[in-house]
Amino acid sequence: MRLDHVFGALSDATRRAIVMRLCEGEASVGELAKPFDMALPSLMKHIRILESSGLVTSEKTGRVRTCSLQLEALATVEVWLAAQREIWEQRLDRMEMYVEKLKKEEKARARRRKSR
Amino acid sequence: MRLDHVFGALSDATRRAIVMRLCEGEASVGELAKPFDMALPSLMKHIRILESSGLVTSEKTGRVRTCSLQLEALATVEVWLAAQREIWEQRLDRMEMYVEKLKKEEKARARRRKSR
DNA sequence: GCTATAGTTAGCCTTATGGCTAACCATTCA
DNA sequence: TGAATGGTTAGCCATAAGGCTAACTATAGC
Repeated sequence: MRLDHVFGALSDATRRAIVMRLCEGEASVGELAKPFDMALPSLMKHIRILESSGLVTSEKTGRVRTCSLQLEALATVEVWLAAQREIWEQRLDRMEMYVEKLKKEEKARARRRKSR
Repeated sequence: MRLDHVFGALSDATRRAIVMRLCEGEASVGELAKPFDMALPSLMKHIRILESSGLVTSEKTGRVRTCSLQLEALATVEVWLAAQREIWEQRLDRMEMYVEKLKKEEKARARRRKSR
């Protein structure tokens, strides 16, 4: 389950809509296709992309293929994003500390100036 | 700042690496290019994609262009993902409640059977 | 067994993506 | 002012993405 594929899968509005639909519960290919003004084979491609990203799994029983969401893949992405934000926030903290240090030094200098 | 573009921007490993680098702080185009075995124009394309997604902004002073990360865009994605997860979890809750209901009904039926 | 239903495969088309080179600005700095 | 530095533009190429139609397979239901 590569980040490339998950992000890639989610970069298309049709596929995001499918994911959103599957959040509500399993669905057959036909059900998934209904809301879209799109030929079935086109939609199937999207489903396959979602599958190869790991976001969706499907199983065929009889002539119906039922798709369901794989929450772990969404979680992978969330984890990545959260990690980036954390790094960013740590950096902000460091910057803040640096600014505080500068302020203190400036105060010290001001005192020295006064007492001169 | 469209979800399409943000996800699309993050679907490429090079661009994710740039984002990760920028989490540590601002950087010039040249600095960003260093770690990659890639011609500058190719890297520039990535930077432009990141910019058009809203993930990165840049400003040119003199002959140096300095890039920095725009955390809000990352947040947009996190929000979307979190929203999906919430829907999913609500659904799980509903299912759990449904199962509980079934269990209770079954118990009630069992009692009735016994007392018959 | 025939017909309708649900997907699937194959193949085509257009546009976007990700890479390159070569040539071209535009600042710095000696 | 002339050379080095840092980006930028233009244009090429190969492959992938996203859509289509037409034809095909495999079950379900009458």
